[in-house]
Amino acid sequence: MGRKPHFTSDQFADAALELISEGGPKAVTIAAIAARIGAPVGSVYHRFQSRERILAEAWLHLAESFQEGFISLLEKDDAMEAALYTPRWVRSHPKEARVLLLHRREELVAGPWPQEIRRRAESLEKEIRSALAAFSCRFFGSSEKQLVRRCVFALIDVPLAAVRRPLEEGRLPSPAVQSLIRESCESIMRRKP
Amino acid sequence: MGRKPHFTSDQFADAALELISEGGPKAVTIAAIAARIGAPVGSVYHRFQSRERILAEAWLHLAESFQEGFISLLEKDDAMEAALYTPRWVRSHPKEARVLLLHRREELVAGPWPQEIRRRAESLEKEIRSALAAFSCRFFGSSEKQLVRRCVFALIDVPLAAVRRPLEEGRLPSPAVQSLIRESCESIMRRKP
DNA sequence: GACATTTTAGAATTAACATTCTAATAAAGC
DNA sequence: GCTTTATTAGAATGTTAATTCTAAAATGTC
Repeated sequence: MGRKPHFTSDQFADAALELISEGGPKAVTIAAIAARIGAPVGSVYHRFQSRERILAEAWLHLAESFQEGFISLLEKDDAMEAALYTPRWVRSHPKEARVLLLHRREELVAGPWPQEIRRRAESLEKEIRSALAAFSCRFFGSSEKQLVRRCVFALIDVPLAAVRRPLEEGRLPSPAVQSLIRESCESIMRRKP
Repeated sequence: MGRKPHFTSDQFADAALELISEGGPKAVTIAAIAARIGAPVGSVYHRFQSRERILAEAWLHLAESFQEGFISLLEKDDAMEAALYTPRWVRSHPKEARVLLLHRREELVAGPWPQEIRRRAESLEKEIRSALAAFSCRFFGSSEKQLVRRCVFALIDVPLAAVRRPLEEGRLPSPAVQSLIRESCESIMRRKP
């Protein structure tokens, strides 16, 4: 019952993703999203409550998918594999990587988050926190704050830093980048005080 | 000749800086700048050609001052001191650090840069590039691309990554952060292939 | 075929801001 | 005091983009 859809939610979401990836948050106007798939602006609002909502859902979707893979490596207790997850993910998801890793969450989703979105974001946050604490416990024998910080630095912050420059310049992280990550990770995770 | 100024360029520039630091680029509206020091919007335009211009000059000013210190350490041939420059600068310039290190240049200054600003930016770029090449030459005995990249990673990217998380959360980088930078730098710069 | 419902279409409305404009003020030189 | 000029003041204008609204089209049901 009802007219047959020409445009799906996913089409709009994908368009939004591409627009961010290509031109940053500023490029994501409702008109631009609609134009990209030849839809009228009204149809965007038929699928999404607001621009905020589109961006929030897009961001969350990416964050969830990125984090899932990372945590499953953490659970295998292989620090090096976890550290190398980021450059690999970037190589396999270049478009998505530019969205997730090149922009701060606040620039994408400014205002107060919609109820349900916030819930999912907090759950994500909790999940990564506990996964890291558990990893630290197994790896270092303790989940003391400083040790967890060390894990965050070696397995998340440094890989991110290594990958950011190529992403900015529209390139993919080279093998040399992986090697730098490897060396850093090794030295940072070696210390077991 | 002429009325005595109530508001100086610097006051507006400082106001803009604080607004970015506190609320990101979106918070920097002409009205907000004016309001912060109790000036009328007209006076902002009496001092600056445009919003772009204010932001571009603020950014450039910070970049120049940050880079100057960094390069002078590079010239002393002390890799470790250069790597530790970033957390120290952040501690001594917290407000400025949030502006310079937390936001991408493109988010602050979007459009085409004013002539003279672009010139200064390009000169900055050239300066850091050549300083790094020279350093690599002295340190590694070569300014081969891969080696310069290694310097950039150890002395810039990693320190930046280490400092970003505290900055995001409104804290200053702790001594623990410095220690992580030290360890990474040591291992990355050790290799002399 | 009339009806209810979903969806397309795109025009109209609104809000936030950058920018421009006009007028009023104050200081310095004559 | 008069003129010139820098500056303050803030109202008026214009633009961009989100959001809302109204109408039309298409599809399944009775």
